[in-house]
Amino acid sequence: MDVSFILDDLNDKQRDAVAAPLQNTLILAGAGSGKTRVLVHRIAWLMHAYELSPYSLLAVTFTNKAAKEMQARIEQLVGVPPQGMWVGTFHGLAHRLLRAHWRDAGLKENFQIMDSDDQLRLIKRLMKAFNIDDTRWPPKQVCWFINAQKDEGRRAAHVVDSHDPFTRGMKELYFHYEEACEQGGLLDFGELLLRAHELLLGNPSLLRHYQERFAHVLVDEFQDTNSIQYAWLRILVGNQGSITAVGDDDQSIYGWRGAKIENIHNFSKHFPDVNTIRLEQNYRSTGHILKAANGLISNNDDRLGKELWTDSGEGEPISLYAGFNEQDEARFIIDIIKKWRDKGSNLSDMAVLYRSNAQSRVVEECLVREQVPYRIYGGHRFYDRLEIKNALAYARLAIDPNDDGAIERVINVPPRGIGERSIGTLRELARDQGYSLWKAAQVVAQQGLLPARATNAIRSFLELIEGMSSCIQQPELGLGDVFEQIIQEAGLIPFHEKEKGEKGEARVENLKELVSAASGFSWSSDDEEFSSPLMAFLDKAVLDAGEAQADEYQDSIQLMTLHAAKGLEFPLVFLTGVEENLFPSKMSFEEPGRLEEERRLCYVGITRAMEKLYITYAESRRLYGSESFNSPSRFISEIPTGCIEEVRLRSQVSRPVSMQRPTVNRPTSSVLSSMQKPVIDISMGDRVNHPVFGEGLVINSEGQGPQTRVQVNFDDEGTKWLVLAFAKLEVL
DNA sequence: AACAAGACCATTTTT
DNA sequence: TGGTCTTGTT
Repeated sequence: MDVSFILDDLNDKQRDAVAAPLQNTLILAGAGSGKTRVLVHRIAWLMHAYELSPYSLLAVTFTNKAAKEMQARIEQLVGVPPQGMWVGTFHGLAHRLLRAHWRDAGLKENFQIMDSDDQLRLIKRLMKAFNIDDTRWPPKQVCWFINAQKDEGRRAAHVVDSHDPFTRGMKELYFHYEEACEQGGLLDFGELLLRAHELLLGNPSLLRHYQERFAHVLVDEFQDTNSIQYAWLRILVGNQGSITAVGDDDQSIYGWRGAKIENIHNFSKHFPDVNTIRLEQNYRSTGHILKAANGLISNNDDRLGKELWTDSGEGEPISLYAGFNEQDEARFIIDIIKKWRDKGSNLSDMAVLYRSNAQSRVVEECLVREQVPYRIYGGHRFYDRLEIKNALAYARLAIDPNDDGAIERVINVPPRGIGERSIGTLRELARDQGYSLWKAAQVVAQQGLLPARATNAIRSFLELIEGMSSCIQQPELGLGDVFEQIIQEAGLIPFHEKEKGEKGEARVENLKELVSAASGFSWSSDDEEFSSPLMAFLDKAVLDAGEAQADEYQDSIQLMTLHAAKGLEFPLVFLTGVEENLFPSKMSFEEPGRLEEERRLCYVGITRAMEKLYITYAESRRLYGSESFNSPSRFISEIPTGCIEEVRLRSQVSRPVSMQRPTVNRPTSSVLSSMQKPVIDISMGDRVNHPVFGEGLVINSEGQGPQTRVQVNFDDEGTKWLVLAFAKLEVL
């Protein structure tokens, strides 16, 4: 068979990777080196060269987006959809296993998946029921604790006993939580992975079946795997199978949520006969940008080692801009954006990246003022919206009214006269008798345990849900009709319509959107694991967030966090707020290893840029209400001098005369040179002590060498300019 | 049940 | 600073 189409148009290294023998393979794919392409071509290669059936392949990614893209590209390359191949996210595939083998996994047939919101609600509910002090054990932390344990593959029973009461409380809560999930047939995200792993571990024949089936497993973004995902891969690959892991240790930025960079570092130790291939040729960025990225990341230890290169020229150097404050920073960015736009670039080719979401606002405000359209990435996801979750909760109740979480959510939404007191009675009865809330409501309605008005309200709620139940059983109704009915009967539309402001309108729109999403939902018949289309749809709603937002096709600037930017590329990129305490975030200073992760994050940011990169920071920044003075990030000084140059405002950027900013405030010294070879040991934001004026904060500086003057805001004496050479300042 | 005032809190995010 | 959640008032 002619397989040349699979290997043509690849560079040597890519070809090595694609056509690597059928054995354990680690592909270290640098940013912009054609990673996805290699993965897709490798799949095609395995099928053609080794005559592996798609049935014996499994490809796993982290996001639905990546999974969909891979699926589409395989199809595009091979010409037909790869029948029988498993392509999906870790969670999606684990879910699939559990649906197929729910009995072996010790689950109820109609188990439900909870998203993080449901999970937190459940924990709160539990803590109320057990009367646990939520100031000592904040629910969010409990949630975080449980998830972290699951990421490590630990059940409550595995948590080491501790003498410290806090941890003991956590462990106890974890036990309660496990029990509640068991009872309610509820699985959180971590549970999907943990349970799927246990399923295989505990069923040798099942395990053998899947090990024999999957001759080869492929993993994308391997550097982001956590312990349980890694364990799942290892057990699935077993001794006869093999694995291709694609990843980049320099882009491991999810350690804070359990990802283990060790997984990629120790890959060759844990899997036998590993063939390691490095993809270092970059097709995305200019030479200067790559040089900066390489230089920066070389400050990290313990790397597998990689150096990106390009043969497409140096390009423009990176520009560094020191904003006077965050407003000035934003204005500068927008000036450049407008210039690019006026030269004919698309706004969608430009991205503003920041470390934390809070930073976006200033930029947004400025963009609004200047009437430049923008789009924020990673906002609220469709299925996370309140109105959508409510509608889905009704649907869940229609399937199984004993779903306490769903009842709690919608029993009084829209308000129907079942207030806090009535719900309290239901909870009490349910707890004492071991009933579900639904059962408790039935009992209350029958025996009239509450005042007439409340009892009637409960009765009509029961009828409402029963009506929905029979509605979903009508086979002639499509999924869209079902949701139409549910929303109708629950009265959600008029409820949101009377909400004031635009909000209500948007919610009504979203509900309509839900109906159309439901009617467009295709339930492919090879998903036999699911007992009904509605159940499949509900699972999809939890596992697949839905497109970030069905956006208007308007050409717009892209705003996003650095994390959200991973995997994307833009001709023009702004890396903003590159200041100590912000980026690297001050939260990262305590724990070892976190700073290196911040550096990798910076590396990710730099390598997003194709043609031109601007790095900006502000000398003073108003964040969370108070003003802070941060020095330029250490990462700036870690970029090799040759590939970065400072923007001198006056000569390059025109600025409205009206803008009140005394030029004197702008440091005339080059920030770069002073950073790389500090003339003075004082920087903005330092606390200093003066023999006469006392303590103060350095808020500005001017001049260079012996002429350096600094402006200090003294605690008692106000602000003063001082010549560094004469003032006897002591840095505190 | 609706609304107002006050407390609290705030890296990063997918599933 | 501002957004969310809780508490208190009518």
